This record gives sequence, C-alpha cells and structure tokens, in this order.
Amino acid sequence: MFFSKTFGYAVRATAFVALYSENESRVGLREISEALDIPHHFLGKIMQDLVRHGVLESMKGPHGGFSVNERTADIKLSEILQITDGTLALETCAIGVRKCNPDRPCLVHNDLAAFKAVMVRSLSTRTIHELTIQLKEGKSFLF
Amino acid sequence: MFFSKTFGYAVRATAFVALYSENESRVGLREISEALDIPHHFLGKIMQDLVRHGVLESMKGPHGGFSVNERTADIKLSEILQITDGTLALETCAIGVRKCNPDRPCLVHNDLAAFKAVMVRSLSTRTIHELTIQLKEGKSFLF
DNA sequence: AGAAAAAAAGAGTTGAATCTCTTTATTTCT
DNA sequence: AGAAATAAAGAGATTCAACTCTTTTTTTCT
Repeated sequence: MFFSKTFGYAVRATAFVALYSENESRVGLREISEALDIPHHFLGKIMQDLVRHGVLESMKGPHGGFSVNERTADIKLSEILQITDGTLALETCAIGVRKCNPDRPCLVHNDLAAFKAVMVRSLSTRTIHELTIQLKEGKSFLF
Repeated sequence: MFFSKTFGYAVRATAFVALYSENESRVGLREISEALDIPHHFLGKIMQDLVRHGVLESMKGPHGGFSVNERTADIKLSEILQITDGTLALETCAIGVRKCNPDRPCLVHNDLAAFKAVMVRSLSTRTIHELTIQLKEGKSFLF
C-alpha cells in the first residue's frame, strides 16, 4: 500500500478525537485504541507525535487524554502523512525504473501518474473538518 | 507502494528476455541483472520462480540462460503479480478500517475504489506481448 | 573424462515497520 | 502529602521484504 499503517491509525485517531472531544471532555488513549482496534502502546507513540506537531492537545493525569486545538479542524491529510510517513510512496517508480519520468515513462507510468495526481490533490485538500462531517452524516466510517 | 519490488523486477526481467531472446539465443542472469540494475542473486530467485510457473524457460551450462516459451507473450501482468505478490495490495482498506466496503466506506474508500478498478483492469489485460511492442516503439522504457 | 559456465538451491544478513513491555513524568483528587 | 490515573518515554521483540553469500546441479566444450 502507498501509506503506512501508522498513517491510517493517525488519521482515524485524529478524526475520532475530533468527533468525541468537542466539548471540554478529553478522550483517553485506551478509549481510542479500543474503539478503533489499534494496539494501544503503538498508538501512544503515534499520538505523541501528533501532539508534538500540534495536530492535537494532550493532558496527563486523571481525566487526561487527547483533545482538539484551534488548528485541528483545518489539518489536511497531507500534513498527517508528512508527520507519519515523511513523503507519499508514489514518488518513486512503481516497477523500479530508475530514470522513469513523463518523457521516458516505464511500462505502467501513465496509469499511475493519473492516479497520483488525484491522490495528491485529495490529500492536500481534505481536512479533518471534512472528515468529521462525512462521519456525522453517516457517509463514511471509522471502524 | 501497492506492488513489491519483486514484482517490478519480475516484469522488467520478463520483458527483457522477451525482447532479447527472440531467436534461438538465451539471455544470461548476469546480463539481465546488469542491464536492469537488479541484484543478481536476488533476481536469480525470482527467475527460478518465473520458470517454475511456466512464464519463461531456462537452461543451465555454457550458453545457458533464459528464453521465452510459447506462453510467454500472452502472460498477463496479473499472472506475474500472482506469482510474486500473491495478491494485489489494494484488497485491504488503505487506512485499516476492518469493515470497510462499498456500502460502508472508509474516509478514502471512494477515491481508491475508482483507481483500483482501473489498476485491476490494466493488470488483467496487459500482456508481455503488449509491453514488448511499447518498448520496441520507444513508447516506454525498461531502465 | 574433466574443466568451465551457468542456473538452482540453501542459508544467512539487514533494515524498517509494526507491535509489546516496562518505567517515568505529570496531573488530579482525596 | 499521597494515591491513582494517565500520557510520555525508552527499550526491546517480531516480522517480512530485500538482499548477500556459498554450495550444488546441470550442461557444454575441449
């Protein structure tokens, strides 16, 4: 696949927090990991990273957990991808042709180039806010 | 990426053999691995597998090497993918939503479903013969 | 027959992603 | 102040794809 599992976990967890921490309440790591069926220690590392990069807020201690901040709603999927994966795996040629480029395409280049454009656009325009709307309307699902 | 490196190596090597073994001559492992810049021991394993599955023929000894057989030209990319990867990595949900399906799509399901259809179709219709034509016409490149 | 060439086979190494376990730091509540 | 809850941090363990190295088998050629 062209994104890591970590990316999927990060997107789903962020959307989950955005849905369930809207008032003052926070969402605990355990709650997220159980709802989304993600190994909780592993998710812990991912959440740390998201907090470090300002995607979410966290608090330790009783009633601690994760919550949104003023930026969260406007975070784009591409920002999360950058945090978890560094770069989109579609950058390199799918079948390993070193000099593959639009003027010198590999055997599957054109099929992929069209898709890549769609994917890059989608990642760089979709925000967490949009995802939560889809979820609230029952148009897409987190688990 | 959604295919393994092994798949890319296998497709490129098969196309290379199809191009350069048309008369009675065979193509050696070393020649393939050097032309396509693929680690040769690793390629050896892949070639074995292709021969075992009837995609290519091989001969040991002096003047040995790999050559096409009567099936080679009609082999589809999906057959090679089956041999190297077992299955297309697009089968499972890209962000790990377990119950993801068309009636209950995850956040990126629809973007991906369209692409997957194109990709599956392309893999299951393109043959080695078509690839060699593209290569001969200079419309695509192997390295 | 024997040497050389080449693929086949087997076994080991590496690195990265994923996952697990343990300890530490912070916050809240009594 | 002390206990409990919770995230943060650190340090493995596991798995798998990708790669490397060595030995064996088969074939050809002199």
